[in-house]
Amino acid sequence: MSKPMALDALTTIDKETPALTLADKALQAIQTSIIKGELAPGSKINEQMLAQRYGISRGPTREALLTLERRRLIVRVPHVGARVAQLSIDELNDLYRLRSVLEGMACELAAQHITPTALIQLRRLMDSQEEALAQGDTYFQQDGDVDFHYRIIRASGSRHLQETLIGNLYHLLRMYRYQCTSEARPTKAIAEHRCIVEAIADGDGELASLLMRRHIEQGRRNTEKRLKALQEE
Amino acid sequence: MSKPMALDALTTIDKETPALTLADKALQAIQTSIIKGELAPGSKINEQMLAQRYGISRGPTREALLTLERRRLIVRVPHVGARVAQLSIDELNDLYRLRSVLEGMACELAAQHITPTALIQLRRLMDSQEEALAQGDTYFQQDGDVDFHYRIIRASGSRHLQETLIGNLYHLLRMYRYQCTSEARPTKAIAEHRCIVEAIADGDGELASLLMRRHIEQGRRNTEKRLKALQEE
DNA sequence: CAGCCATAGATTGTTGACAATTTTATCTGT
DNA sequence: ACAGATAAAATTGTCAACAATCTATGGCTG
Repeated sequence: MSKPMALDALTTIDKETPALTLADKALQAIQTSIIKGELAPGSKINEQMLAQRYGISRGPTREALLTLERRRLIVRVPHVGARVAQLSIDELNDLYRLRSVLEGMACELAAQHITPTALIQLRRLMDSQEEALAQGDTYFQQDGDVDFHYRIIRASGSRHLQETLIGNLYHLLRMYRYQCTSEARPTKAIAEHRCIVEAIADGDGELASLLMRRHIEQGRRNTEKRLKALQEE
Repeated sequence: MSKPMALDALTTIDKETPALTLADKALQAIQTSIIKGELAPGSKINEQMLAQRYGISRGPTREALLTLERRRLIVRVPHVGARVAQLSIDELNDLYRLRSVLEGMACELAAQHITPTALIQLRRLMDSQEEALAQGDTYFQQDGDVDFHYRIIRASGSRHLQETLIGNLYHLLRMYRYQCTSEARPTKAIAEHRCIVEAIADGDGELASLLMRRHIEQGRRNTEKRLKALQEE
């Protein structure tokens, strides 16, 4: 999942694997382009151009756009067209406020429901991240963090919480994070992750939730600062 | 919005008003059929049949189904097809747990952000509902309740909270509520609504949130009981 | 008779063309 | 030169046919 990958693989469609539908592949490709900013925020999206770019027809392309609309990565207006979502400080704060509440909830549920296996895997992830950090490997930083949060959310055992966070909110979040990326504060962040995991392991949902909300607040400040700098140019 | 309406108007498409797209109208029609149970939970959905039923082609129909999938009213499997979502006690509880947290959050935000105008309208809604209740008019009960919750959520001023609750969660919720409808407990419910509104008016988000979460828990119990009865037949 | 394979039917996925609408460019009059 | 109306171009919405995939039926083999 978070393996190294030729960048082209993310923005190109291979027509070979027929397990997935063309619409799914187009979705992946377009979404990645948007999150990375290759399709600039606010820029217009042309269905035909996109379809041509990926060598498919407009049908699957439209389906992909529909999904991107639900993920708030684009804004569609009937009979007019679609634009890539704009980034704004207000929305960033709104997004993080909701995220904070939901991931806090995820922690409380995870503290009650997590399985021994999931806990072991979570700890193993911590170890490997600390190791990677010690070796100065900053490449997987971003993905590693996302991985951590995903696992906690899944450990909550709540299908709807999962769908809401991972299926809806996180796509837009990743866009903000990718485009307003700082070199982060990996040492601190990973230490905080470790604390949260241990609180969950202790079954102390209240503490885990508190720590998670603070951890996320740190991330918000970081991203907000970057976005402000970006917008003042 | 919550006006009386010929039932047919909900399940039929008029091709006249070209402001909306066919996909939108199909979405409305199919969604209503599902929520009402005219399309039974678990039953298979045939694209061609649906398209024919509404006199449109499969294109817009597919788009509608895509949206219904995101709203969790149907489950789609690539190359296989779509089925109407099944109702289960576990999911009901999961759904309400999330709803409870989110609407609690909405109350806290509303207590801080609500505008005088919105507050006036909210109180007016309470008045009209109490009046309708006094006259024994039980017809708008369900819609009235939904109206109340929508207004609080909108008063929160959080776009993402709004989208998550109204745009995603509430559709499925309405399905549960419609199909597991009890004669409700209108007197109590409306009294509870009134208390929540006053807490918000006082700027006491903490109290409003608490009251709301309890109010929702009552609703959950009610629906759960009905669903259990329904499933034991 | 049970279980597996092959074929036929039905359903979904995809395509390219057409219709409806919006956007852009052009023209006219003041 | 500018504002508004008109026509042309571009873009989205819709359709019907075709291709790919799944499901069901029937026959075959053990």
